[in-house]
Amino acid sequence: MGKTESLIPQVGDAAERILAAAAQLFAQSGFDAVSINAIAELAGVSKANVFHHFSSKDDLYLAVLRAACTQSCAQLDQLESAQDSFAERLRHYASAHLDSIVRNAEISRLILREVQEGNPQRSKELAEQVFGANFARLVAILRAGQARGELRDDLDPGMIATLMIAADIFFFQSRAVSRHLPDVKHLADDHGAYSTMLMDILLHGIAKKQGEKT
Amino acid sequence: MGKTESLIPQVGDAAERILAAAAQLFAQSGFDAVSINAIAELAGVSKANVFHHFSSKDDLYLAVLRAACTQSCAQLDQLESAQDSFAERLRHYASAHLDSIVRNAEISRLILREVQEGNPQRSKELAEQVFGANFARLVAILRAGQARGELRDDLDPGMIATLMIAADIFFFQSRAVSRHLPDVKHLADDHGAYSTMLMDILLHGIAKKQGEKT
DNA sequence: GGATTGACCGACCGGCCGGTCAGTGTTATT
DNA sequence: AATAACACTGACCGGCCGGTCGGTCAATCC
Repeated sequence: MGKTESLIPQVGDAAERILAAAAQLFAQSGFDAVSINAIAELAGVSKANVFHHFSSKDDLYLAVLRAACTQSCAQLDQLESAQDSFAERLRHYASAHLDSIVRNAEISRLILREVQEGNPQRSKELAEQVFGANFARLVAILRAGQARGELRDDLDPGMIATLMIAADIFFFQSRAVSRHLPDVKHLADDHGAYSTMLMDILLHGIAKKQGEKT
Repeated sequence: MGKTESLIPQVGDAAERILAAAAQLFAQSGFDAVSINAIAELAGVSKANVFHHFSSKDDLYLAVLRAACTQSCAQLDQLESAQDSFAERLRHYASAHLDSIVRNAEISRLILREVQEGNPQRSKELAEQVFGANFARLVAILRAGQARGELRDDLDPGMIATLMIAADIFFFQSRAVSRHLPDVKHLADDHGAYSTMLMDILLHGIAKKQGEKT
């Protein structure tokens, strides 16, 4: 019925089909819960053929992860509109970031799974090869805002960036739960509204300012 | 050497030891990666005995999850200091929440794993039985702040609460990665400083206010 | 003191796991 | 036409998986 089986089509190299099938299944269920048999079946090849193209299950998983990373990195490479006002630029970044996560849900889940696993070596690789560049760019935007005097300069840009990313990641990975919390269920699907409110709070704070009318 | 093997001691019922061993291993590696054999070994009982006390691996896992939930729920039940100023009360909540997550790292990882899995039925149970009450209380605190005029009343309290929780969860589950990002590595271990900066940003915003000196 | 009960164990089961291998069909090179 | 290289397969392997079974032992009840 309404299952999410985007059955890997019978086009492309067998290797590509295997990679796509593995990506889908690994993202859905994690490394241990997916068997080579299941991947081979979804890709429409024999199990032995999987081992012909990839030397082991680990190797296949790493290939999937590598592909996901390059795809994820290439994602946020065109968003630069320096002529906007500073606040607008931040808003734009936040919205694009959240949008990218949600649109590439499969890749996002794959990478988040790795982050949560907390394996020290993999964490380092992820930091350096996947998140490093994008995070540094966001921090640079914030530093520019401080230099131009539009942003409080007593705040740690890394902390602000962390908060923005945290809000997006959390939105993505807790939607299934949020949907059942009466106070937030209206936000769980509208990520445009979420991003707007997020930046409103970040920019102006939640405290009522002195001299403001009630 | 410095391994994290808190070898379940030979005290208590066998059932308790099995539960503790299972909790530790499931939190470390997830459901699929842990075998009944490993659990029995760590608990110091035979594999058959595990099935004597729990009808299946799933049943054991659910028991672990149930225990983690009640433990987690009992955690935040004593923090109420209504005589504090509103901002102080919020700060206190945020700090206690983050502290509770970090101190009960094993339980936190267990529950976060379930959240990320996104299983619809389990998500609903988690929302209703684990997060619901605590989240509603935070929202209530925020609503009280709005009623007392100390908080902007054009903001959605659910959104603010989400942001606070998101920041804490993200801190916890991305520490291994953050440690390798030069712009935030100084925050990865000091959750006191993190919580303080978080509430500063939330309360007052990041934008420089008009008329503020440079 | 015999019967019952429940905690507990060693040995075992079918099945699936990741991985191997000998062999087949196709295609390009010579 | 012979050969080499390669994509691909079905049958198979040892090992571990979740789970079962027959039985031991100590405590409890009548």
